[in-house]
Amino acid sequence: MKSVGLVELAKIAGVSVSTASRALSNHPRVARGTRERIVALAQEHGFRLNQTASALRKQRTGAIGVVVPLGHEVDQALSDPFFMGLLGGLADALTKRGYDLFLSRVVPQGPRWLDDIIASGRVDGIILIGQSDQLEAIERIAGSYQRMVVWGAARLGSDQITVGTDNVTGGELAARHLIARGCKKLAFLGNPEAPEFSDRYKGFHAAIAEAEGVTDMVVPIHLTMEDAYREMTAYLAANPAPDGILAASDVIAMSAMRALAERGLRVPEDVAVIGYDDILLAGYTTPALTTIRQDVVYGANLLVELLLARIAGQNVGSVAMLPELIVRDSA
Amino acid sequence: MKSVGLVELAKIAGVSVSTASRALSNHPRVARGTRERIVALAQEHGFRLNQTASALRKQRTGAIGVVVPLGHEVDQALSDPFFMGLLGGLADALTKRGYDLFLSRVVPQGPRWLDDIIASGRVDGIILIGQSDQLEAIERIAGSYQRMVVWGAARLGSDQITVGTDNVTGGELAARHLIARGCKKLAFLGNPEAPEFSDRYKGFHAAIAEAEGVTDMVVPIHLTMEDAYREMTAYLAANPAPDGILAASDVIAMSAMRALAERGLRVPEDVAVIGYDDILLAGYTTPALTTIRQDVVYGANLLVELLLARIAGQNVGSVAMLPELIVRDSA
DNA sequence: CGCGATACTGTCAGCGCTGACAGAATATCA
DNA sequence: TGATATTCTGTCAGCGCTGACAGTATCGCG
Repeated sequence: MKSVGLVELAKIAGVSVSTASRALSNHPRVARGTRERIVALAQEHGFRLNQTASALRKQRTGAIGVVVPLGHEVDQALSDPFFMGLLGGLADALTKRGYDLFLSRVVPQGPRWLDDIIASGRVDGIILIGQSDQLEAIERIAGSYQRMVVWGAARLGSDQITVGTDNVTGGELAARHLIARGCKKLAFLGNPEAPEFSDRYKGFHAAIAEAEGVTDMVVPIHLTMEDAYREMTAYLAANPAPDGILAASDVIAMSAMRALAERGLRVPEDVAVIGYDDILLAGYTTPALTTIRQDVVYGANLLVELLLARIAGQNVGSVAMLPELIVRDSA
Repeated sequence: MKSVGLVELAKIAGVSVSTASRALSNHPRVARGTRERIVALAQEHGFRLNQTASALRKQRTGAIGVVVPLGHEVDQALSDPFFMGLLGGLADALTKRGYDLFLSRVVPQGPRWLDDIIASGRVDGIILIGQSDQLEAIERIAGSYQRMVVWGAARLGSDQITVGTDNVTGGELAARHLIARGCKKLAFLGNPEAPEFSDRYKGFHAAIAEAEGVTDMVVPIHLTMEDAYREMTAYLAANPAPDGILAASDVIAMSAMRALAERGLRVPEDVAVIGYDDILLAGYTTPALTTIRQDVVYGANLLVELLLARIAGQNVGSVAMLPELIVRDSA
């Protein structure tokens, strides 16, 4: 596996190292015949450029860091299907544009966790997935570091460039749908301290406030399957059940449906349930989950596009995609 | 964000660059006072080592490549919950040991896709997730490249170091359980060309062959939710339904259950269904999925441990973990 | 006081590659 | 034919860091 280096390749071809380098990087000032000969030799001898050396020299690594901060949901991590969908999209979008993907899950400790990643010189830019509880830390960096984009909630006056859905509208959509079904006693399941969830609840609550005789409440619930199931079960044991639910994520919705079923409550007859995300599995639950869709593939492409634009020095703005209500059987 | 370099740090501290370097890497031959002073200054000025330069010099990158070859299941990709679980475990295990994670999904084109990753000099070692249809390509590399481990099926006489469950036993477990329930007409859902699936079917079939009056067949089905659902629906429309199913993955099992439900077949009364993997969602389907468990977290740790041992030059062997039948409601 | 041992610190080459610059070879034209 | 433009190729410095080696200061001890 001793791969042939540029020096040896040049020696084989009988040219100087830099001619070889130029030939391989399609520099225009190299004779066509020479280039073709060198490229052929490179192929033949299994030559491969040492990316590390190239990166050092060019001050450009060709890799993008995808960073997942795990603030209040340490366990949620990568197992969350929504993250996974996004990650898959990012992997594709980056590969398509010739970038490598550096994956980092970080439990933020101290205020400098982001600086560390940036200054390591390993990546040309950063895509943050989710803001977790690190809004200020992120904001501080965003002020001075251009090469970063964030999936999450947009904030007025923020320096962060974010891509995400319009969470307020998403919450509204869900509320209107539940109200239209005749639900009177609604609940929002999720931790409203996370920026995105807080927006979802805001829209949810606002729409409900306008309706007659409809009440709503918040049940703080964690994001993992197990936690959500346990917490929902406990909640149902101690409180009367609502008749309509917006869960902050599809995973929560699925766990809630299980807890409801075990308590003998029928979905959607007794309790209508709406999820959020439209993960792949959403259509495969029983009953199939009605949910607010976020287009992760499109979002991933957008994140990459905006990041590369920023790296190229262009000015770009945040994007809020429109969420869409996908009506299935659960509400 | 102009991070302080080693040169400037040394200047600030009034020492030579290499003393600074030594101080920061805990080299023993540096006076304690000096070290502490330099470390404090580094902290204060937000110094961060340039990993690229360090990697070039040390010929060691501190990064491990996690490579997902997408041979016959181009779309399966990262959205598959099983992969995701494994990836999460790998991210944790690598981080814990101070390595970064380089994620690569590759559609193998030509025989050299693996060489490219290795020779780029970007990673110190490779963890391959799944063998896809690339057994020979992998084997060719494995012969000469030590720093690689593979999640997948073990093969006798192979140079690959693999971690995986004993798929033959897994298939057997499922078959015995279905036979014990009284199923007579069994089906294996999945593409038996993938090495792991082929082993699962082998065990499944072997156990059935020993039983009286029980038949089995293979229904080739793809790995994604949508494909599996579509193919299963088509199959049921054209053929009589089996009364017991082993799906090659939980995702296939879930899609199959949906297809069965839509045809009016009850699970497990009419058709007993067993999945494979025990993904997080398996307990949350309706009915809850009976499945063969693979412990991905343990597997991820094992992969990392073996890889690091190989990098350190030790000789290690492949590991087959014992699968476990998790009985829930679907069979 | 002188000598070697001990304990640090500095000097220097170079990891493999790139690109500005200069130099060589060839073509173009009066 | 010589002068100039054009096209290609080589030379060289250096990206930021590390570690072998050499050098200096301090100490112990006869």
